[in-house]
Amino acid sequence: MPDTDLLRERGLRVTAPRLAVLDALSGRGHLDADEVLGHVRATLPSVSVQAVYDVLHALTGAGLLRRIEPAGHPARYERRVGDNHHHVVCRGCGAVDDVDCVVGHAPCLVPSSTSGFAVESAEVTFWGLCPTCRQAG
Amino acid sequence: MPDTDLLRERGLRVTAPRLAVLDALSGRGHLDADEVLGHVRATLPSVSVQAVYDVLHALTGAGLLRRIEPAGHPARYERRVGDNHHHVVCRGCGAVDDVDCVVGHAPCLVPSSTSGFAVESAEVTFWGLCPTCRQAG
DNA sequence: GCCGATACTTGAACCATTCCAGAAAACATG
DNA sequence: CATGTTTTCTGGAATGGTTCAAGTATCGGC
Repeated sequence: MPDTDLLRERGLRVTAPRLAVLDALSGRGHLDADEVLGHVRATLPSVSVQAVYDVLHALTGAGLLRRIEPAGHPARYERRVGDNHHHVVCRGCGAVDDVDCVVGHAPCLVPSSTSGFAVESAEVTFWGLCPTCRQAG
Repeated sequence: MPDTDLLRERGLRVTAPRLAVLDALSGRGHLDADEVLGHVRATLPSVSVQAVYDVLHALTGAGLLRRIEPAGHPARYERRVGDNHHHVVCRGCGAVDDVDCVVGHAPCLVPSSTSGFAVESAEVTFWGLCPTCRQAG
């Protein structure tokens, strides 16, 4: 479905900055706000920092983007939504990649005792070193 | 083991602020830097904000504290280390509680495909509502 | 094409955290 | 216990990612 229709479907107005943000994240996944801004400005040089934050917020709220916040790194955004996949984060450079599914020990995904919390979701983040940082030592 | 010995064992100097931070986190778990500062100043009123951050860093680096960084909330610290347990975070107030890990050692989960990353640990965070926030609606 | 609601621009503020330089304290040594 | 070296603490300023506020431009139903 074209991005234009995706936006309308969620009751969001179609604007150039929104289309540009969606385009910036297409196929490139896991960009932070600053990187998104860079891509957007390649075609729309006058877009403001806040516009990008507003758009990222709106699209995330509408379920068109997913926000990832790895500890110690700025938030990143991706278009892959709705499938609850997981992520590997490089503890060197903060690079993020997708992990389709998790193997083994299901009990770890169902909390044993919830201390009265009403648990809604489980988030799994793997930490390690990306190929580049591994070589750099 | 007394905190004094714990510090020396890791080659860390024994100072009043460090003992106070360890004491503040004893049995109270999951405090953020500001809360730690509050407890520390109850006995050492002149301790600076930066001293608390320095101490939290030093103790975390030495493996005496574990740092938790729930997305969208300031970092929290706890004394329970070395057992790879997980956490439930309240998406209302940010309160954190422990969730025991069935496996016990890291990583308790393994990604299906690692995209060339050398994975070292898996972090599981459960999101939900704490009893208080649940009542508040 | 007009009008009201929504989105964008500019500019300033925010907060957790870090950086810096200098003063103070810890502890190995004599 | 006096000394010197090294680490840690104080105080103040700065940082960076993100958000708030007020006004202007744009979208899209009528």
